Amino acid sequence: MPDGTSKKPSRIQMRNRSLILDAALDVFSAHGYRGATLDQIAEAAGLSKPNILYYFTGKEEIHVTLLNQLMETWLDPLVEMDAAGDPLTELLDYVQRKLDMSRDLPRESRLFAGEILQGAPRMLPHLRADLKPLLNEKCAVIQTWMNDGKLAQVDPRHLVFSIWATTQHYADFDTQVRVLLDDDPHDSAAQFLDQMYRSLLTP
Amino acid sequence: MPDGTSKKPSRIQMRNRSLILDAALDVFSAHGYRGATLDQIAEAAGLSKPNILYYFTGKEEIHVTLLNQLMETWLDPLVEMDAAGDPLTELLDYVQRKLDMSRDLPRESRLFAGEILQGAPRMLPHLRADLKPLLNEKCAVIQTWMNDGKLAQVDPRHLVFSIWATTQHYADFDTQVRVLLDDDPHDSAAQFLDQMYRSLLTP
DNA sequence: ATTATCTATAGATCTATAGATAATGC
DNA sequence: ATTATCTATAGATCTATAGATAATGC
Repeated sequence: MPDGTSKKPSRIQMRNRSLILDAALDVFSAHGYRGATLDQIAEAAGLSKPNILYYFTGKEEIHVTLLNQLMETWLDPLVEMDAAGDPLTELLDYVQRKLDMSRDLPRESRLFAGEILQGAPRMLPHLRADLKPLLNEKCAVIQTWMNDGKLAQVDPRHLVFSIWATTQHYADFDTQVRVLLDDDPHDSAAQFLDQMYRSLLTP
Repeated sequence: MPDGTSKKPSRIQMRNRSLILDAALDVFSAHGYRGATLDQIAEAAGLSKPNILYYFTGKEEIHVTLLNQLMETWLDPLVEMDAAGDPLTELLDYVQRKLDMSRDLPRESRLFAGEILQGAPRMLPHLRADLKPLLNEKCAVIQTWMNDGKLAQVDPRHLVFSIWATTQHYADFDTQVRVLLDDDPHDSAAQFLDQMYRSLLTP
C-alpha cells in the first residue's frame, strides 16, 4: 500500500495517481465535492473504484490533494508581479496572466470557486497561511508605487479583488458568458480589461 | 394535496411553503444542490421531512422554485437602469444597487453562482429567455449613450460582465474576502467601484 | 370532507472494505 | 515478496412513499 512511510513511488504509482487526480479535477470541478462520486472519478480515470481507493484513502483525500496542488498554481501569477518592474506594466500584465489562466485552467478556477463558495471548509487554513501574507506583501508594493506617483491612488486590496473577480468570471461563469456572447470572449475581454485598468491606474 | 389544479392556497399552505423555501435557500446556498439534504431543509424549516414532500414533489422542485423566483430579483437592478436618465449616474447607480444586493441577498447570489458554476443545468433556459434579451436591450442603450458622447467608448457586454463579477464577488467569495480584510468590505468596496467605473466611463 | 402531519420503511445511491487473484521486480 | 487489481458486499446516507392519525373548515 502506498502509505506515507513508503520510500519511492513506482512509475505505475506516479502514473495512476496522476490519472486519478486529473479525472477527479474533471469531476469535482463539474459537480462540486458532494456532487462528485467515486464511480465517476473511477470511470473518468479508467480504473476500478477499489483501485482508486488503493491510491487514496478516500474521496476527501483526493479533494484535499487537488486543493493543495492548486494553491501554488493559483498564487503564481501574483508572485510573479515584480516590485522592480514598471508599475502599470506589471499590473496590466498580471491582469492578462490571470485572464489567460481562466482560459487555460478553467477546471482549476471552478474547483477553487466551488470551495470558496461553500465557505472554504478545506481551504481556509491555506488562505490564511499562504494567500493572506502574499496579498499583504503585494499590496504594500502597489501602495509604494502609488506613493511614488507611478499609479493613481486606489485601494490596493479592492483593486486585486476586482482583478480576481473580473478575470475568474470568464472561467467560473463561462456557461452564462457563452449564452450571452456569440463569439469567444477571450480576446475582447482582454482588450476591455486592459482598457479598464489602464484608465483606472494611469496617474 | 396542493397540486397544480387546486384553487386557492390556504393560509397555512402559504406559510409553510415560505418556511420551506427560506430554509432551502439557506441549505442550498451553503452546500450546493447535491450537498443539501431534505433532512437539513426539514430541520431548518422546523417541519418533518415527509411534510416537506407534502408541499413539494421533491428536492428538485424546491430548487427549481427557488431559481425561478430568483431570476426576477436578479434582473431587477438592470431593469431599473433608465435610458432617459443621466448615463454616468445610471451606470454608477446600477453598480451600487448590485453591490447592495451582494450585502443584502448573499444567499441568493451564492445560489445563482453555484447553479452557473455547474453549467446551469436548471437555469439555462431562463438565461436564454430572460437574461439574454434584457442584456441586449440594455447594451443597446449603453451603446447609444456612448455614441452620443455621454460615456467613454468601451465594450458594453464586457462592461456589464465586469460589474456583475466585481459586485457579486463580495457575496460569492465572502469567505475569502473576510480572511483577507479586517473590517467590513462594503463601504470601501462601494468607494473603489465608484472610482473605477467613473474613471473608465467618464468621456 | 378536506387538509395537514406523523411513524415507519422501501429502495436507490454511495463510500469504503474484505479477501482473493494477477502482475511485477528482485 | 511486493505491488497492483478485481469481485463482492457491508454499512451508511438519502430521497421518496405507504398508510395511519390529527387538525381544520364547511
